[in-house]
Amino acid sequence: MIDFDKLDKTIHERGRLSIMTMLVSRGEWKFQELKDQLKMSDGNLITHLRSLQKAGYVSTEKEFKGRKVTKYLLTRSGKKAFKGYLRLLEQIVTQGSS
Amino acid sequence: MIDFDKLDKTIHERGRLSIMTMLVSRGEWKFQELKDQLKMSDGNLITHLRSLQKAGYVSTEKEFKGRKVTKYLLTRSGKKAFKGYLRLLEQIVTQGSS
DNA sequence: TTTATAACTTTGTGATACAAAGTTAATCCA
DNA sequence: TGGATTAACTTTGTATCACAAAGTTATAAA
Repeated sequence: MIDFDKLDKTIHERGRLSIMTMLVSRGEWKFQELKDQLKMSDGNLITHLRSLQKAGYVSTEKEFKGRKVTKYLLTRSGKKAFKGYLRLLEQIVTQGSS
Repeated sequence: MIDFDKLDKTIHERGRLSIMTMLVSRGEWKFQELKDQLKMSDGNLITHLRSLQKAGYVSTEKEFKGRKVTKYLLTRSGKKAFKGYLRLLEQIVTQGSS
């Protein structure tokens, strides 16, 4: 039996799941890029990013070349947590396809 | 890019996801069996089951042999929706593992 | 006919997703 | 230099919803 208690709620929520999926597929994303791709309001996006930062999954790099730019990336712990989350998804897929 | 708008919120929530995963792995489950396995309060469990019924994903069969017993099972539409949901999970796993 | 149990319903609370509008600080340009 | 513009926020409000706990109903065993 799959242990659904282990499902990481911080990652599982749709908005944050889409962010994490983007961050794992490419090293860095600018705030504006995430916003464009995910079509979230900036208030909503930054709230989710804050949650992920608070969980220790995401960090930032700031630049001031021309415009102010903030880049977001996964921490080591974020990568690890996401890997664990994916393992649980795999279990669900496997069980659901058998 | 994965289309996260297509992620079925009715299925994605942890409690209902665990229910759907159980129902797809075996035809029928009694209310009590679900409750024991998932360790939910009966109020919470039945609310989730109601949501799934309301979405047309789950149906019931009632018996009155000895005790009153209600069995829950997936509808055709529920199976289809869950399959679609699993396809999206697969995309996430694939993208996250590449 | 009392007791126990299954399957609910009701009620209340706390969390949170999301939008919209406001804020701050930095650059660009007339 | 100062007004406009933009990025990246913060604040506020609302609506939804997960969940627990307690109450309800109907059936059946004792």
